[in-house]
Amino acid sequence: MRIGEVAHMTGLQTSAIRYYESNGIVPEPQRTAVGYRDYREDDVELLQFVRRLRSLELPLNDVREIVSLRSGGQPPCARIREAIAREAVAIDRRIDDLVRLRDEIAELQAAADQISDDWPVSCVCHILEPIDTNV
Amino acid sequence: MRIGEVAHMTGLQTSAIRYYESNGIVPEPQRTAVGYRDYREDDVELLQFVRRLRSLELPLNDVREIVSLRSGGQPPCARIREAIAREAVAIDRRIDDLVRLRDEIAELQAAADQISDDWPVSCVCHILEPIDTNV
DNA sequence: TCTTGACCTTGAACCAACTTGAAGGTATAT
DNA sequence: ATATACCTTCAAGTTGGTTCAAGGTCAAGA
Repeated sequence: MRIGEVAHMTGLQTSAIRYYESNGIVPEPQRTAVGYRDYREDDVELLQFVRRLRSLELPLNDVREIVSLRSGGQPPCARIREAIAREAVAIDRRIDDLVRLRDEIAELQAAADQISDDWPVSCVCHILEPIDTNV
Repeated sequence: MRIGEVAHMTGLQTSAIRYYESNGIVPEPQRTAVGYRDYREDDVELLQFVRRLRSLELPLNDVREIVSLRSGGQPPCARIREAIAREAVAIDRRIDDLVRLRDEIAELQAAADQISDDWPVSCVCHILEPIDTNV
């Protein structure tokens, strides 16, 4: 299977796949006679796994570690559980932040809708300055 | 007021403040006799404004434009309204994504809690592979 | 057979938005 | 006098890739 098809199957871009390879996240695949990368099922699964880990926003360093534990036959359950727990907390916090931001933006929109363009000079301030951000 | 205090007041890092200055986001402040940056109220307010715009995740290019409109006395209401509307949509989408991710992670945690460390070899897969991510 | 277009290769350069480091100057308290 | 906590500049590093240049390969159609 060539890299384009793998990209299609995994939802990764070809450049990202090559990047992962060059950074030791995934091993080098086999090559065809003319030098094209030639992926097998396993490789695709590993790349899907990587994509899943990245979708948890784990940094690539952590992904590399987890992947190498995995291919070493060592189940990184503890490590993954840990990462998952950390990630859950971080995501909760980010959701809170975003919801708060969303509310602020709704207020901004309401305020902006009431302000016509011939409002006194520094309407930027009037719209954006009352909001205190804690993101 | 020196840069450290401004950093403290705005929640920005000193390096970020200097970065904004060197990239023309904010004007150069005055200097003390020995060359320390010397900020006044106005400068601090502008930096807080920038921080607020950045907290909306507006790219610095947009921030620069808006700031320059503002200091030019032109109220960038339309532009800000536009940015705000775009931002609202983007944030809604991100919140959805994160909530979905959060649910997946909760499932992962539940699954992981049931799996002891002496589970068969590739428990990574058992924990993470059933999940299909669409982030 | 030739050529067109879609794929593949590499290495290097580029991106945002900063942070970090090196090498030094300044302020202040003990 | 010295420790330490600031400040300065400029350059380089970071993260997670993407984009570009300059090619090689392959299948289909005229």
